[in-house]
Amino acid sequence: MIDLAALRKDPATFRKAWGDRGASVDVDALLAQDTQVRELKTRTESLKAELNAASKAIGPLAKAGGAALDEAKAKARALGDQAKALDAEREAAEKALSDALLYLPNPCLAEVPVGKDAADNRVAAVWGDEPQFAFKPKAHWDLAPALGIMDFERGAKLAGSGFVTLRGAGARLSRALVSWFLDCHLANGYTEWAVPYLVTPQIMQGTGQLPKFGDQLYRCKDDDLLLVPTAEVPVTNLHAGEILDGATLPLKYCAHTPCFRREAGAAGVGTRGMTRVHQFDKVEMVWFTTAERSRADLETMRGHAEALLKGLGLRHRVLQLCTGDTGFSSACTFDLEVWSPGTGTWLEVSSCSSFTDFQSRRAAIRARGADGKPQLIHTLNGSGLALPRCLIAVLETWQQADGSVIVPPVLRPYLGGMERICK
RNA sequence: GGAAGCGUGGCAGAGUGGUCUAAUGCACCGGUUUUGAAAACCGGCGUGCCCUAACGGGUACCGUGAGUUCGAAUCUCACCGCUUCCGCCA
Repeated sequence: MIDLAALRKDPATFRKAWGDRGASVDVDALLAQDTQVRELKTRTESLKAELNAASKAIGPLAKAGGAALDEAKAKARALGDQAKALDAEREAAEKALSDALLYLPNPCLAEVPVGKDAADNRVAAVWGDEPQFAFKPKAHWDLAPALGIMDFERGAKLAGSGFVTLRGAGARLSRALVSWFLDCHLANGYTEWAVPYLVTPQIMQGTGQLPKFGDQLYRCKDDDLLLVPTAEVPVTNLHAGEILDGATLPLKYCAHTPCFRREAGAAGVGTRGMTRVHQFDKVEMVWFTTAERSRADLETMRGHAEALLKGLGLRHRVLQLCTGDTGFSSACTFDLEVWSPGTGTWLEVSSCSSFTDFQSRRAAIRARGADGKPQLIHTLNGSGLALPRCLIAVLETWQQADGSVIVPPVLRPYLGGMERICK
């Protein structure tokens, strides 16, 4: 959520920022709504002040009774009715305004390149040369089933298309990646959390998934709970409604969770094999930091994600997303894309973003600074990393002519020393 | 799933219809005293929003929501959470 007071003060900046994002926002209507709400608030509150004074005056009269008491009560009742009516009006206006605010995206940082869509994203860095093979490298959807470590048909049998099963060394390799990722984060000072995979609608609103993107979420209707699309949701909301001790910032958390996404409308686009599925595992990094250091912290966090790809020996690149491609809640995003030799494409395995105070305002996450006053903090998060596409890249990059796959050295301790996955 | 009890400020804990902007204690901050510290004493000490150039004023919040009343932490109802017991169960 944006800062309404800031919008009031400098509407031009917001107008431009939303325009750059391709969002059409009627700023004048918002400002008019805001003025109306504040006016109603002032009137309602002064009426309530009158009512409170009138009620207070009844106390001493109550014992005596008589006409004076009845008269005072009647007067207070009339005031009360008036206040109630006005308050209802105020509440409706306030709700309309706050509902509108929930649909407005976070303005991007000034440094974010202006652009329309993914085609305008800027390649910030490329790591590693394109791996060379003495044979034609296979795509994972051929390679992995042949090794008996991935089974698409059985996944579809259980839950429909978009669900995959891993078998034997495939399942174990996936678990190894998760463990190694988490251990790397712990070494970097992160605190690991295990969190619920189902959350309430209010929690989804805190990080920005609701109300606008509900069609992408799986919902348990009987219980009014939703399956998390990313650990960002439960982990960021761990501190919802809290006032943290500023001296403890930045807090660096990580968590491994499955992620559930309906991918409504994405059918057919890059969905072959395991590249886009409804359920996948991911390790997520989440930071709670200050406005002063959030931008620098984003670099640090992105470095942590990149180090994982380097450790696995996977060619990858870093994209700075343009305004038009930056996610709703984010002010600045870097995507990490890993090279898939089997398909000759880049696959997104991480998205590292600064949400500035957009999420903390929605979720009411504050910290007490040196001056003792509570202030909204900044939240960051980044994948570190998403499993399926890492698995794809590992298999395709480390595949051998005979169809076997060399296990990257860093993962071997997690696989009982296994050096090669064979049929 | 059933029953009972309980949800008050950072913590502990009073308050059961009117001066509650919530007693008291602890913690915390400032000051006095002290060579320094402790102790003692004095003062301060929640959050959001609205009005104001500012000083300041107002309003809301005692798990959440609704209700009764001129007036609710206090009464009523629903919901949520915690604790204990029972049932079921990885």
